[in-house]
Amino acid sequence: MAPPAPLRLHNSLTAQVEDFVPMTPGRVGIYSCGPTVYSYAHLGNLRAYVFSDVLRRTLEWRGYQVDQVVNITDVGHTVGESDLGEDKVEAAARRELKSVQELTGHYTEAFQADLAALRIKPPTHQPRASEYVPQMIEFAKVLEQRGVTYQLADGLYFDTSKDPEYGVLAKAKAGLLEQRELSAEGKRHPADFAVWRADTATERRVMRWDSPWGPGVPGWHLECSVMSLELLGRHFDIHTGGVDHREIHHVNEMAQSGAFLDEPDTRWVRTWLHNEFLVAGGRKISKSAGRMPLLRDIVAGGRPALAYRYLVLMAHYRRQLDFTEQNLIGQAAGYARFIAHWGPGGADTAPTTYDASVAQLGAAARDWLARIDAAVADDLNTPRALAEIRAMMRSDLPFDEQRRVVLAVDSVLGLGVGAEPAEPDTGGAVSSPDNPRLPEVEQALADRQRARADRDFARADRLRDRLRELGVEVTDTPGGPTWRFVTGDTSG
RNA sequence: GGUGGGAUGGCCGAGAGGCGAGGCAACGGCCUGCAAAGCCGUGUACACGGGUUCGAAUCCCGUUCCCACCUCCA
Repeated sequence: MAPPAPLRLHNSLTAQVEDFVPMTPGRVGIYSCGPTVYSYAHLGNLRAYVFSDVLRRTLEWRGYQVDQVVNITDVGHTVGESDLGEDKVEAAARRELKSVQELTGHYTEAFQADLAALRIKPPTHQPRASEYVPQMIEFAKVLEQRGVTYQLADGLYFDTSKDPEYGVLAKAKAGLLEQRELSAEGKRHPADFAVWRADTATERRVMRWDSPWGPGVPGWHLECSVMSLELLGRHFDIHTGGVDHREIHHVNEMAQSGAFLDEPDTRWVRTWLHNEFLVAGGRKISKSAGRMPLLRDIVAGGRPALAYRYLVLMAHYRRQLDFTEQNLIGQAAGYARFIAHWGPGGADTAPTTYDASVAQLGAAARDWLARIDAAVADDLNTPRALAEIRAMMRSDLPFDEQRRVVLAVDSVLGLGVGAEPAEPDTGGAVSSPDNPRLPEVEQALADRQRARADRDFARADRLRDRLRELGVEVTDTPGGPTWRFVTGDTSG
């Protein structure tokens, strides 16, 4: 039986699409940079996790056992430049008049709810940075022993000049790194970064830990190096994150972990994948610019959260994707039709690997499965996979065979084909059984049916108009009319 | 200023030398009392100017414009 297509992934380290070969046969370790939980994740943030989820599902589809870490950053992330500035979490807590724990707990739960609504599989590990501070301190001690750090009044710094390979990931030249701002007093090299940030005379944090370099907090880059070490081992297969992490955060992680491991001939992580940004009107989504659409906005607009997943999958992960109202409307319509086309049922029993799927399909269906799989295997080309599915839908493959193919492939895409909706379909536009107008609506519906039976269509249409004024949309089907409240104005 | 990535039909987006990806919208038809849904059909799009080639959206040269990163950021 033909195996799945070889998986090829674009490695930022080499800037090339490469065959993926795991370190240990049959197992894959992934570390995906997670959110700093000081506010809600916006749609741009969420794109990164849809992407890493598709990666993980693609690997599982190929029979790998996947260990995936998505960290929760609840400490150490500064507001301004990388070394100085207020802690993001603490600043937000003060603003919202909450304790740090309340704040991070709230946004962590909100994040996890977003993941669930998008059918993103729960990562196998979701470590909180604040729970790994002792290990981070031990890690920093090792760096100090290796002689790659130096201490300043406000903390311990990594000396980037000690790493001959510093910046390979960013393909950055020495001159480029020089241009970074010297933000902390006494830094030897502009690119040097904080491993430990100590409290100073003017700054004293709420969250603080004792350390050999004074009480304070770990540097932001440290957590990913340490938590991946703790949970995935000294080396792992794939590191993912948004493109914005490619030049600084990941470069620094790599420098730290490389120094810690002290294995000059072995790279810490061989494969680095970066997703491009979701943009709004051609510009990056960012809080400061006042463009921060949330998943809950989509749901409140009466669209399923998964319409967003579909929208994301309709573009390749390495391309900027334009998020506009018009785009959302279009993709949501496409998604709704797609899901409706296949109807409910079967999601729970569908095979979740390529091999298991092939085993239960006929020859023609296998060909389609292979074509769809080949698209995904080609650097996770989900838009092409979706196009292949559409091609299959126009083919003469019998519907139930098609359906089996789609149900299987949805193990990778995660669009919820044949599944019960995970969340209410609508926000404002929800039908409410206790609507005070219900008797009136039911009367009008009954009257309209009587008029239709009498072939008094003028009257029937007037009643349909009347129902629309009541916020009810009526649709006639072979099995009789159906109706639903369509406006948010259902309370009177 | 440095580095990287882009510009594809009304909108979103694959493709990367040779059969008009796909979705949404629009239009026509079938169906329907009428609608809706569904089904069938309809588009000669590749920023601009040169060049290479039998053949270019795809390769080369030049031009314009856009975005990201270089500062926290998915």
